[in-house]
Amino acid sequence: MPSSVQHELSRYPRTGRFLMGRLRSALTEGEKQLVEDVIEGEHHLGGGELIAHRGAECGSSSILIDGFAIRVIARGGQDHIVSLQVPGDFIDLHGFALKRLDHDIYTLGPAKVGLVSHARLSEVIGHQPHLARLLWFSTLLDGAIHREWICKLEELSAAQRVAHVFCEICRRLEMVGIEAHHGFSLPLTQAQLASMCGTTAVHMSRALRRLRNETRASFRHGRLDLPYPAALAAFCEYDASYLYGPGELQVAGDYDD
Amino acid sequence: MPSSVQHELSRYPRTGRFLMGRLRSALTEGEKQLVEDVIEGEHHLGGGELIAHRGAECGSSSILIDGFAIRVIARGGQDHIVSLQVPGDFIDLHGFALKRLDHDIYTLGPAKVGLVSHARLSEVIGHQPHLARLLWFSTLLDGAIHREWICKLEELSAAQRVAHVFCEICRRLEMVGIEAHHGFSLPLTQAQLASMCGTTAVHMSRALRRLRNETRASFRHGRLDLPYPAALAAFCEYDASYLYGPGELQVAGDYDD
DNA sequence: CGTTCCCTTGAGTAGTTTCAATACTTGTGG
DNA sequence: CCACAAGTATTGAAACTACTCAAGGGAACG
Repeated sequence: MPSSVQHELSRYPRTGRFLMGRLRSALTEGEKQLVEDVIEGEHHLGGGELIAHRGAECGSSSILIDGFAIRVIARGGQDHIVSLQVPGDFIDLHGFALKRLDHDIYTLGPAKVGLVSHARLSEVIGHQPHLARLLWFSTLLDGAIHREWICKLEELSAAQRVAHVFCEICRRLEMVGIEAHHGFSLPLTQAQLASMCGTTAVHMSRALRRLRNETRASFRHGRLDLPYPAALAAFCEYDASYLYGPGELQVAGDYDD
Repeated sequence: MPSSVQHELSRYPRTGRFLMGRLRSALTEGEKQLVEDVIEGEHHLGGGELIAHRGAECGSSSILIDGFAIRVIARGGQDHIVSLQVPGDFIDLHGFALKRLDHDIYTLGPAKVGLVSHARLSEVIGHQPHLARLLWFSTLLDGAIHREWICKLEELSAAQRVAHVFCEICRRLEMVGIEAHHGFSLPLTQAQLASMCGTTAVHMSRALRRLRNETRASFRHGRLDLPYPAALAAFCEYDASYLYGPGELQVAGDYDD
């Protein structure tokens, strides 16, 4: 882990990864401290536990400190995974403006989350328009990722879709300072991967075999091995610009006021 | 058109439909006036004109006053439609927090848009936390719609997907006070519908035929006729709660402070 | 050591794509 | 007002991708 990441995490153990690799640099130390202090409690959760429930009125939001989470929409008896969150993500900040969520959120494997009450958040934001705008920004990131998923579902084959999922998670982990370039642990079943890719578990098994043969990427027992990340990216024509990382689409300058 | 809608539009000709059917009731008359006044100019556009361009630094956003718009992501030579906007939508308010867009936005048929500079918006929002939160809310609505589209692409057949698109547009039009219950004009080609549904133009033609046979919904020459809206909704098991209209998920009370 | 969940494989079927040919619509200019 | 061109929609047939059902193998947990 780079020392700059280590430094950030030791100073802000709960929120050090928030917006890391995105616009964290636009936050002042004071603002970072405010975000850190707004977290009221820390929860250690097991795998498959419910973090937020569709329809329930939510008075607080959670930030994912460690582990993964998924958003799930139940439709016609079946559960559909519509997105995945990585550490540093403010999982259900939506709830702050939406009041009720249109989906459920579950942990994926053991996870640590921090809690923020909306009352407290409201208070802080009222005096901090710059911070408010960055929180807003962070919720729009999810929208950008959703759009890419729509695109992916509209265009790619099943094998390319999983490849895309793997590329995205890899990139997002690296953005928040987690080494993932040549593989990482990902506590998902093939059935869940299938759900994310709009296909069946049986077909997912075949898609993964194809991926192993053609790109050497192998997903086994909740772990992805990625000896040739570039091959995987080429396989699904992955372009990460929608993640608003450093480069093309990001305009940090405008937030530095 | 109900007289309440007429009244709102005569008072706020450019922004009268903003959040209508959603949380417009949570806006005070003063806030509505602020929103109306923040619009600096009005543009009349033809069909297929570019409203906002991917990657360009945007200093202003647009609200759709009349007509339709689509969000398009170019990927691998092909254009993919990832969402559709109806009157009253603040089309690219995203740009305010994101600074650059990850997609292009085009008009669909003739449209009227209002322009807001970000500098002006920033100024107003700084003093209006309640209004800021409702603007934030309006951008999260797009996210909720994106999630439903992901779900739709993951689960439904081609015919059900178009049905879903039709149901959604119908519902959204009615929410903002446009009569659409038994049909409406929708200047789309079958190829564009196919792009929204992740299928081909040829297959879309067959899907539409099936829809005509099974639900009496007929889409011809840019117009949808809907003698039995309930049949269409049943066909794709449509549940509009993700639109955060009055009911289940909406909590207006919390914004009435 | 066995139950359970997860993954893999095969064979048949359904849904979707592709290619190619034909018609319908709309707009333009003669 | 008609002819023409361009774009749009429909149809058929063959190929392909993905789904379903069903059975067997493997890993993990008690």
